[in-house]
Amino acid sequence: MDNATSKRNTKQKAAIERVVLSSCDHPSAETVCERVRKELPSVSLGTVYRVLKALALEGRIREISLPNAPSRFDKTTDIHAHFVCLGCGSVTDVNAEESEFLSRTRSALPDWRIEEADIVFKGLCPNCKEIKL
Amino acid sequence: MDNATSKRNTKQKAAIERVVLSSCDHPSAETVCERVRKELPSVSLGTVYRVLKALALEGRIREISLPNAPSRFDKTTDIHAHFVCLGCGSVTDVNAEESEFLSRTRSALPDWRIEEADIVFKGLCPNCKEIKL
DNA sequence: ATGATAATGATAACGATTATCAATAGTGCT
DNA sequence: AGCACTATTGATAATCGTTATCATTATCAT
Repeated sequence: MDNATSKRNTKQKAAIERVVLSSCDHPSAETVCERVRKELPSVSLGTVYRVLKALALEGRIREISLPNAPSRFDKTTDIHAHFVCLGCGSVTDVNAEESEFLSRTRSALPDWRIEEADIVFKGLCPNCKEIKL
Repeated sequence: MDNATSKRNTKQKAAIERVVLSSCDHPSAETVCERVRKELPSVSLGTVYRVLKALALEGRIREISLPNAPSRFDKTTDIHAHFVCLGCGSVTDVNAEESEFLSRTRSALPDWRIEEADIVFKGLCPNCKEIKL
């Protein structure tokens, strides 16, 4: 329940972690802040950034870095691929057999130590694809 | 030789494209600017950004978006994986059978239209791995 | 050469994120 | 419970990469 980097338990930390763990839509720091404010109206955006960064460092949540867009935060912590819809901006988990891809790549590149992977697909989600057709 | 978006040929555009096409180290906009200044000491960083963006849009070069780091620019325009070394910061092309991975993913997700993919590995390159051991 | 206007250079503005710092509030001790 | 210590907060300024603005310059069809 406790951890090394965080020395004191505050309602802010608890609420921020709770929001990410109960969100399925990969919210940005700003969105997390809005949701936390439903419960704690005075949280500052700075605190949200600070706590999210700490949680990611502790491995309790995952930061999804997106090109030319604010980072999103994910309750799923293992490496997995994401799809960003260029139509609606949604971020979704996709099953791309990324773990197999990762292990293949690792064995193909034995001299490189791969510690992280960001796999981001961009295009149109089923909804937006239908609209554009 | 000519293109649609660009209406006039300037020495700045020519020099900027030449620098990217002759660079093998995936330079950032700032680095491109420094190199162009060897030849055209008065180019502004704004122009470099503007031209790089246009060249990427025209498909003559590729922008590599990296998490929490300035974009790099690449003479290779097709989708391919990159490796960012957490030790020395270098960005390298790696062969990860990414085209096979892409086509597998496309057929696994027929309802999603995948138009782009950013595949970025992070870890230690052979050099830095050796130092850290 | 000349004129229309695209492109430039200088600089301000921007959005996302991080740093600063005085005020607040957990936590261990009595 | 009260108190002291100090980690954490909220407010705000600062930073970084990038984009926008705009007066000046330079390209190119005529």
